[in-house]
This record gives sequence, structure tokens and C-alpha cells, in this order.
Amino acid sequence: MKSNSKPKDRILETASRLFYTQGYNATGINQILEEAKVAKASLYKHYGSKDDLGVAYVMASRENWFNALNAFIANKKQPIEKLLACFDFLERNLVQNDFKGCRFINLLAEVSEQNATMRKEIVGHKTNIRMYFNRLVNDILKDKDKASHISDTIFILFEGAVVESKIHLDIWPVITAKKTVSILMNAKT
Amino acid sequence: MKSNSKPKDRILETASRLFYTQGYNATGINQILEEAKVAKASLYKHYGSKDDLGVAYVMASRENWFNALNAFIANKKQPIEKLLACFDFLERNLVQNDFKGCRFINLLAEVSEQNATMRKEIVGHKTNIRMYFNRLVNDILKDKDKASHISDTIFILFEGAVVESKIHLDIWPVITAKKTVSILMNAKT
DNA sequence: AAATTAATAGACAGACTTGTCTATTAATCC
DNA sequence: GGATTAATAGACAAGTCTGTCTATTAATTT
Repeated sequence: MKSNSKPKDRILETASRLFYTQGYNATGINQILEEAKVAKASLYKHYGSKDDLGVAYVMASRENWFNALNAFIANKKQPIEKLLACFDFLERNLVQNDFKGCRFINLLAEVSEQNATMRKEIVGHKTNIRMYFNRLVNDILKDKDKASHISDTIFILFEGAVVESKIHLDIWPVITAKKTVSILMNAKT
Repeated sequence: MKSNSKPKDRILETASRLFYTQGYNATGINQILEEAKVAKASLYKHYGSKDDLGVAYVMASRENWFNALNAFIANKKQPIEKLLACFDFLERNLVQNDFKGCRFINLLAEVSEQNATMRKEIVGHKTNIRMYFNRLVNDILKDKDKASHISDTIFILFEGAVVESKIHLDIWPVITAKKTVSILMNAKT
């Protein structure tokens, strides 16, 4: 882990991994420093506090998430294909991450009131996903009210699927949600 | 808080409140003892450890949850009415609890790997809810395969709604999910 | 090559964590 | 009423947590 990249990046990379796999409160600064092979003073120089590091973690995760999504669906042309591919993206991520669920939802469960900036970043991320679905569905359905309701339903299915896959350690919620989206979109054209 | 009930119950009541509002890891034993007005030895006599208290918390929450649901929908006769009332129940709970979300999902985000018993209890609770929806839908739809898919979709919408309401601090996800359930059930009779 | 900046190791403070133990008081049972 | 059980207060251990600080070494810039 030490060979590549600079201390500042190593800290964020290691923190991202540990915050996700162990939880934010359960991960101590010292463990991050040990595994990142970085001195304590470096952490407090680049990031002011653990909470600031947490905020940097959310911001970096936001960017990574959408970059990965865009890369995943880059070859899809039609809106309906993109919509369904989002659920394939979800499935791949869940399996890749051993069904640890959503970083943002997990984090919010721990720091809800505590850190206002963290909360805002998380809400902003989910709002972006919601708007993304809304744009896609609006490209397919003419009726704006109907499109709004359908896209919010898809958003809720998307979020419910990731949460329940984590709970049941299985992809069936994603498969079920995707199938329902397919039915919803084919029925209401 | 001291006047009523015995120490053992006061501990569980106070722990339930604090685990939910502050998080499990963020809540220390000492705070529970102070607010419950109970001596430390009493906690370790009745519950062996903090983790055991956590397990007791989940078990009690499971029972309370279904008791509250049953009480809420007691006056509903038709399966479809019960189904829709579940979302009213969700809405009431979320508002009552200041959009803190689901106790079980929140807890699982913190103690995923750590405590196997806790995880089992949480999964068991969600499985019960899933089966409850499945029974209701089976009373309405003849086609068993279709009923299975529809009821799992309702389950995912239910769970997605509670998570997103917590994030957006608003009941719109519950309203949207309920409307979709209504459409799904009316369309496929 | 000299000067400045970046990173290191590690001690330290102060507060907090869970859990144990002792000694005393209150409540309950027969 | 006497014996047993339950609950109390609080000290204590051993460890962890975040954050600060010092002193030394490495890297970079001019």
C-alpha cells in the first residue's frame, strides 16, 4: 500500500476501505495510519480531524460512484437499457463488495445528527441518483406526472434492493426490482 | 424514568431509546446507567455484556414492532386494506420517530460482522415482514408465482421507503411506494 | 549546494470505553 | 422478624479513542 501514491491519497484510500468494511465509529485513526503506513501528523496536516476525513471520504465516494456507473453503462444507447443496466451495476457492486451494502446509507446510520456536512453530502448523492432516474424516465414517457411517479418508484426500488441484498446476503432483491422496473416501463409507454 | 418499573426493564427501555437515537457504538454503558438510574452491577447481572444487551434490544424491538403493526391494522378486514395500511403504519412511525429510520437497518450498518446473533435476529425480523406480505398477496392473487414476485416487490418498496424517508426527512417515499402498491394490486387481480 | 517544505516516529495528554470488584443499603420471602 | 436476595454507589483496571507536540529524517525547490 505504501509503494504507490502520496501519503494524503494513501490515507483516504485506506480510510475509505476501513470505514466501509468496519464502520466509521468502529474504525480508529491509529488503524488507518498503521495500514496506510503514514505518520499521525500527516493525517492532521492534510485533514483537520477524523470528521473532516469522513467528509472527504463521502465526497470521494460520490465521485467514484458516478464515475463507475457511467463507465458501466457507457455502451448502452437507449434510456430503457441504461435504466436496466443500473440494476446490473448494483448487482455487480454488491457481489464485488461482499454484500456490504451502500456506503452512504451505512454511514448515515452512524453519524445522522453528529455531522451536518456529512449528512448534506449523503443526501446530495441520493438526490443526484433520483434525478438521474427522473431524466431517463422522462426521455421515455411523455406524461410528466406519470414519469415523476414511475422514476421515484424506480429510485425506491433501487434503494430498497441494495438494503435488502445486504440483509439477505443475496442478489434476489436486485433481480426482483429489475424485473419490476422492466414491467413498469413496458406497461406504461 | 426511575419511578416506574424494575431496573432490568429500565435498562432495556433506556438502551432502546439511546441505541436508536444515538447509534449502538456511540452509546456507552455509563450513559445508559445514568439515564436509567441504575447501578452498573445491575446491568452486568441482568445482561452479561453490552453485546448481550444489544441482542436483547433487537429481540424486544422485533416483538414491539409486530405488536404495534397488528394493533394498527386490527380494524382492517380485507387483505388489500391491510397491505396499504402497512404503509400508513410506516408513515406514522417515521414521523413519530423524527425520521430516524429503521432500528434494524441502522443497527446492522454498525455491527454487521461483529455479532452473529444480532445479525440473525435482524435478518429474522425482515424475513418475517417479507413473509407477512407474501401471505397477504397470496390471499388476493391466484397465481402463486405472480404473487411471489409482487409481494417481494412490495417488500422492497416498503424497505426502500423507510430508508429514503430517513435520508430526505420527508414522507414522500412512503406515499409514492403506497401509490405504486395500490397500482400493482389493482392492475393484477 | 543551501534552504525550505514534507513526512516520519513516537511520546504524551485527557477523556472515554467495557467490565470487575467491594462494601453498603433496600427489598422481599418464609 | 430473621435470612436471603436485589440493588446501590463507586473505585479500579486495562485498554482505546482523538488530537497535540517534539525532534529527526527525507524530499523538493530555488
